[in-house]
Order: sequence, then C-alpha cells, then structure tokens
Amino acid sequence: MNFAKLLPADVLLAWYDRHQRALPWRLTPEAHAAGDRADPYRVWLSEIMLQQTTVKAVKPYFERFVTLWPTVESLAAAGEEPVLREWAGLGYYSRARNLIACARRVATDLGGRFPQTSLELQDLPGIGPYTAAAIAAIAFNERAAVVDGNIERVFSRYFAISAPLPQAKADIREHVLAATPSLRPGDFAQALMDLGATLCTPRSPACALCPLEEGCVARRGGNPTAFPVKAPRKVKPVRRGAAFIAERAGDGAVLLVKRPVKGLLGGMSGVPTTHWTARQDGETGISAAPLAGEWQRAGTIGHVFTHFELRLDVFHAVICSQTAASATLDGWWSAPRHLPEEALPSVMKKAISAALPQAFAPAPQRGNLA
DNA sequence: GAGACGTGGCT
DNA sequence: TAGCCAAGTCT
Repeated sequence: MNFAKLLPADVLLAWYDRHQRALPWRLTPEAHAAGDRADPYRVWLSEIMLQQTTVKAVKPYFERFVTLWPTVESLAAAGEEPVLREWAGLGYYSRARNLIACARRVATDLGGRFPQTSLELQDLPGIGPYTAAAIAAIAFNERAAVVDGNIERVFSRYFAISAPLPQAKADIREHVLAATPSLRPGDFAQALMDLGATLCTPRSPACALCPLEEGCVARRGGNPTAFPVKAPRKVKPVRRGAAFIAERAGDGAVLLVKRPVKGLLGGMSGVPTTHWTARQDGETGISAAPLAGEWQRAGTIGHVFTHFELRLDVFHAVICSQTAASATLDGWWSAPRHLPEEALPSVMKKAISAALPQAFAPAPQRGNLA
C-alpha cells in the first residue's frame, strides 16, 4: 500500500521523551539511557494483564505478581491455585490459565527464554496479534505493527478513517506498519498508547496539547470524537439465577466449589449457584440448594458482565455441623479468615457479602473510628 | 466474523 | 445515571 502521508514518528517520539508515563513494567529513562533492556518476562506479564484492562487496575496486580514470581521459571513452577487466587478480581480468567500454560511452555520447552519474534510469540497461549507485536517491539526491538484500541483511535482520527471498526482494522494496521520506525519501534508503540491514554482520549481529546495536531485530519475537520466509527452495540440480555451461601454452624465457614474450567469464571472458586438463565419468572431456585437447610432469602445482587446482565437471588442458611460433615460435597468449607484469600471472582464476593456483610470488610484500622 | 469472556472507573 | 470504555484472545 502506498500512503501519501505518514504519521510522523519523530515528532511522536520527541513528545514521548518528555511526557512518557512512569509505569512499573517500564524501564525508567535513566535505565534505558544506561543501556538496560526491558525484561521480556515483565513485558509479557504486563501485556497479558493489560488486555482489556485499565492501567490503574493492573498496577497492584503486576506488583504482587513480580514480587511473588520474579521470573518466568518461578511462575512456571507455581501451582495453578495460587496464581488463580492472585488473579481473582482482574477478570477474563482464561488469561490466568493461559498465563500459566505459557510460562510452563517457555520454562520447559524454550529453556526459560521467550521467543524473540512476533511470529513465534503468537504461537504461545494467550498471545494474539497485538500482544505478540507489543512484546516483540518493546522487548526485542522488532519493527512490528502494534495495534491496540488506543492506536486504532489515534490513527482513525489522524487519517479520518470513516470505515467502521472492526472492518477498518486492516487499513489501520497498514498505516501503523508504514509509520513504525526501525530505530525505536517499542517506544513508538508505547508513545502511541500514552498519547491515546492521556491526550487522544475517547471522550474529550486534548487536541491543543497534542504533538500530532498539525497533521491530524479529524482535528482539522473539527470533530475528532467522531472517530473511530464503530458498529452500534447490542443490548445486553438479563439472566437470573440463585446463589447459596451455606454457613457452617460453629465456625462460620462457607461452602465453596470449584467452577468448571471452561466457560464463564472458568477454573475459579465460587459458591454453589443455579444455572444463569433467561428465565423471568419468580421461581426461587431453592430446590437447587446444595444442602438441606433452612434457606432464607438474603437479597438480590446485580452484576454486569460484558455480554449479559445478571440478577442473582442470594440465599443463606446455617448448616448444622452434623449435616455439613455428613453431606456428600464436591466442595470445601472455607473459614472466615481464609475467605479473602480464595480465588473468588468479584461477583462471588458480592454474593457472599449479601448474606455475610463482614466477609470481605476491609481490615479494621488501628485507633478509633471517629 | 461474531460471540464469549470480567471488572471497575469515569462521564 | 446508565452507558461507555480499557494495552484482546479464542473459538
């Protein structure tokens, strides 16, 4: 493809040298100047965590992971459970399972070294076109076309691309490849992402501060927020279900089960629930309770997933230790002080909290509460 | 290609 | 507030 115009990498890189964000997975400018190279493990880990996830949400998780598992070998040697527990709350849990699979493949099959090309990286579990290009560019200096949501937005505005996403992806990718410099491809990608995150934002872009303002076609046209054009999104269906908080008499332990590896919240822990279906009737679902007991309604929680909205009726029962001990269970009883450490997705914590408000209450502060 | 797949923050 | 949105991947 032949482009009459390129997005100017030199201008963007000059801006990046002044305004880049300091991020835990990023080399400091001083370290970079001293000749340090980015650690492929940290680049990979951060890129997996950042898939569809905000920088703010990722930061504490990233810090915790690199503290617990500073190398790909240490992560590969970790059990699945501790990794899922640490991932709990970050969402998109298949990422955590792929993370483990990828670490083990790198540690065992590849001698602990990540492949250095985007082509090979993309063969690893959890690494798609974006992540492969990002790792190759940032860690291995490959002139790879890195295209994420930020970069799609920046380019669709800069060139006023009127075709809607995702159809425009191929066109955008060509523009990105053409503009990517051989010298600092990783910095170029990160500069675009910083620009998209801080100036060329979805809602109210700060065009007056943008280093690319001069050549930006959308800016010239006066309506940068008209780009990127996207297909209208579909309405979220509502599903309903019931969740059962079984509390063991005596110690207050809660019955947990491990969810099937495939599907929603796959491989994570949770309380027993009915299936989540589209049924709208007032049926309680108590008949699906995992144990005999005096089940009481503890409320209804709402939770919004990417593709549906859930309304979950929460039931609570105190189970006498006799029943708790004798019943056939495929789960386990988790004592109150262990509950916060379980691999519980947010929706499960929300359900448990509806019945047991103190379950995940923040640790009491020292000193007096006003 | 389109749908499944989480969560929390921001406007 | 109710959407909209975030450094996507897998099937």
